[in-house]
Amino acid sequence: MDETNKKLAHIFEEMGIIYEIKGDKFRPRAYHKGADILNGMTENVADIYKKSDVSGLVKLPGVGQGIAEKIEEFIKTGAIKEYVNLKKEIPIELEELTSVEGMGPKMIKTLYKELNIKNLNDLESAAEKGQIKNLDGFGEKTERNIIQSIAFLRQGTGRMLLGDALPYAREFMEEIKKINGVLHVNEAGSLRRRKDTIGDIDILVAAKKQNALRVLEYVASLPNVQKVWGKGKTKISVHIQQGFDIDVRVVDEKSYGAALQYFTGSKAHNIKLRKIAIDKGYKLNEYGLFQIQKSKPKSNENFVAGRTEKEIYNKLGLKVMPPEIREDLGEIEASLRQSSGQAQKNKLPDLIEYGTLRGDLQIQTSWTDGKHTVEEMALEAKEFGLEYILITDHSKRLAMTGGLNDKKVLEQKKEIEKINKKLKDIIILAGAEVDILKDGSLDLKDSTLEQLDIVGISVHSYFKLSKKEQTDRVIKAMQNPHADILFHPTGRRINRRPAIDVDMDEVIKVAKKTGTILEINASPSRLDLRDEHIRKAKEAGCKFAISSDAHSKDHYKFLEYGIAQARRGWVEAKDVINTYSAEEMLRLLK
DNA sequence: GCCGTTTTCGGCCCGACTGTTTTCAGTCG
Repeated sequence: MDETNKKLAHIFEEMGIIYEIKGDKFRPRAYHKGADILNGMTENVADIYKKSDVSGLVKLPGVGQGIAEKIEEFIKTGAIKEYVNLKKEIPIELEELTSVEGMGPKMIKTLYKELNIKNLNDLESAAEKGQIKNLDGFGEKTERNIIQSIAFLRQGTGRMLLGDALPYAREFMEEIKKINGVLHVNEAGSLRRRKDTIGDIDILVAAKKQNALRVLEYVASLPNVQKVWGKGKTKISVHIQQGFDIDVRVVDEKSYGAALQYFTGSKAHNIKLRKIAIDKGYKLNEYGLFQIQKSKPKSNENFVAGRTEKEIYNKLGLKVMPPEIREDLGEIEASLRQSSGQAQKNKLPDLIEYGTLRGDLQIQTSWTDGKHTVEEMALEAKEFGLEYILITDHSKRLAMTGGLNDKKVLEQKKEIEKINKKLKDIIILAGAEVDILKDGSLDLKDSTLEQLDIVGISVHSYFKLSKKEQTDRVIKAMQNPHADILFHPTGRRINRRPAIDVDMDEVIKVAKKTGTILEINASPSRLDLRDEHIRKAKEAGCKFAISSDAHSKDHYKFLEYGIAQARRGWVEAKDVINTYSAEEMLRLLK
C-alpha cells in the first residue's frame, strides 16, 4: 500500500545522514524533513503524482522542486541516481546504525573509516571485541553504551501505544508529586499531544533548584530502571524494564510554562513559533520568552514571559492551542489574532472536550467475543456516566467469535428489550457489527437489519484486496440504506497489522453523500480512523461516532483515547453523534 | 534542499549533557 512512501522515506533519511557525514549544513535538514513528511502521510505519494504530477508533490510541506523530482524519478525508474551514487561512496546501513542510542553521523563515519563497520552486526562484534574503545574520540564508556544500546534495540518493540503509555505516565507522575518540593508535574512530548503511538515518555517537573536533585535521584533509583542514559542538574533520561525510555526534566516555576510549551512540541510547531518570536524581536527557549536588545552585547535579554503557556502564546499574538493539534498543520495560522480587516480563513476549532460523550456505540458482549453479559455491560456503562450504549455483537461470518446469525441477533434484541425494562438511567440500543463480505454485501439480511436501532458495518476479512476492489467493496456496503456506521474504517492494528488499502478520499465522499457515520474506534491498538483521515473527513462535513469497541467492562476508559484522536483531527462536539442524547442521536442517522 | 505579508536570494531553532577532551564536538530532543 503506502510502500512507496516508506521506501522513499528511508532513502531520504539516509540521504540526510550521508549529507551530515559529508558536513553539509542544510541539506540534511531538508531530507530529514522530507522523510518525516512521507512517514507521517497516509496518502500514497504515487497517487498524488498520478493525479497531479510534480506540481502536486511540491504542495506538500517540506517538499520542494528538488525532492519532488526525486520522488518522480523513483516512481518512474524505481531508484534515485543521486542516492545510488551516495551509497556507493558510503555503503552503510545508516538508518539501522543511527537507531543505536548515542550514534550519530560523525561516529558512524569514524567507525566506517577505521573499522569498516557497515551495519548493526559489524558494530556489535567490534564492540564486543573491544576494538572501539581504542579509537580517537571513543573510550571505554562509549563502547559499553553501544553494547547496551544494541541489546535494548534488539528487545525493543517499537513505539508504545498511547493506551499503555498514558496510564503508566499517570502513575509515575503521582509518585513524583509526592516528592518534597515538587510544585507541578505534567506529561509533555507526543504523549501530551496524545499521538496514537509514543516514542518515549517525557515528564516535566516544576521545583526549586535545590529540590531538583531529589527528583532526579528518585527516578534514577526506581527498581525498574535498567540504564541511566544521562543525568545532570536538571534532567535525567532512563531506560526502563518495560522496554522504553523516560525523560524527566526539572525547571523553575518561573519557566514552567515555557518548558511545557517547549517540550510538548511538536518540533515543527516549535520551529515555527520561534521564527515568529524572532520576527517580533524575541528569543524563545525552554526558559522563557526574552526580549532581544540588539544594541547591547549578550546577556542583556529581558525576561518577558514563561510562567504559563498562555503568557507566551499571547505575547506572540497567538491563542493557546490545545496540545493535540500542535503539529504545524495550520493551527498557528488559525490562532493568529485577527489583524484589522483580514479575513480569518482558518478558524481555531472548538475541540470536543474530554468526558462529553453521552453514549458508547460499539460494544461486544458474551453473546460473541465479549467477556461480560449485556446487563453487566449496561450497569458498568451507567457507572461510567453514560446515558446509552449500543450492543454490537459480531455477525456469523466471524465464526471464531461465535458470530450471530439473523435469528440470534433478533433473539438478542428481545433480551435487550427485557433488560431495558429492568434497568433505570441507562438505555440499551440493539445493534450489530455486521461483516462486510468480499463483494461488499452484508452478512445479515436487510429484513434483520431494519429491525435494529443502529447497524455498524466492518471489514474483518480479505485485508489484501487491491485498492480498487477494497474501495468498491467498502463503498457498496456503505450504500446499504441500513448501514449507519462504518466501524474501524481502515482495519489497522497498530504494530500488528497494516491498514487495508482503501481510497479514503472516496470513502469520505461516499460517507458524506450517504450519511454514513465514520467511527473513531478508541481501542488503543486501533485508533481508527486516524488523525489525518479524521481531519479530512471533518473538512468534508462528515459526522463521527467515537466508540470504545469494548470487549469487557473495563474498556469504557478507552473512550478517552478516541476523544484524543478526534481532537487531533480538529473535531468539535457537534460533529460527534454520541455527544447528543439518544433521541437526538438516532435522528442523525440515515 | 526549502522557503518567503520585509526576501526568488540568503537565510536556515536552541540548549543540556556526555565522553573524551584540556576547551569542545557530537548527540539528542
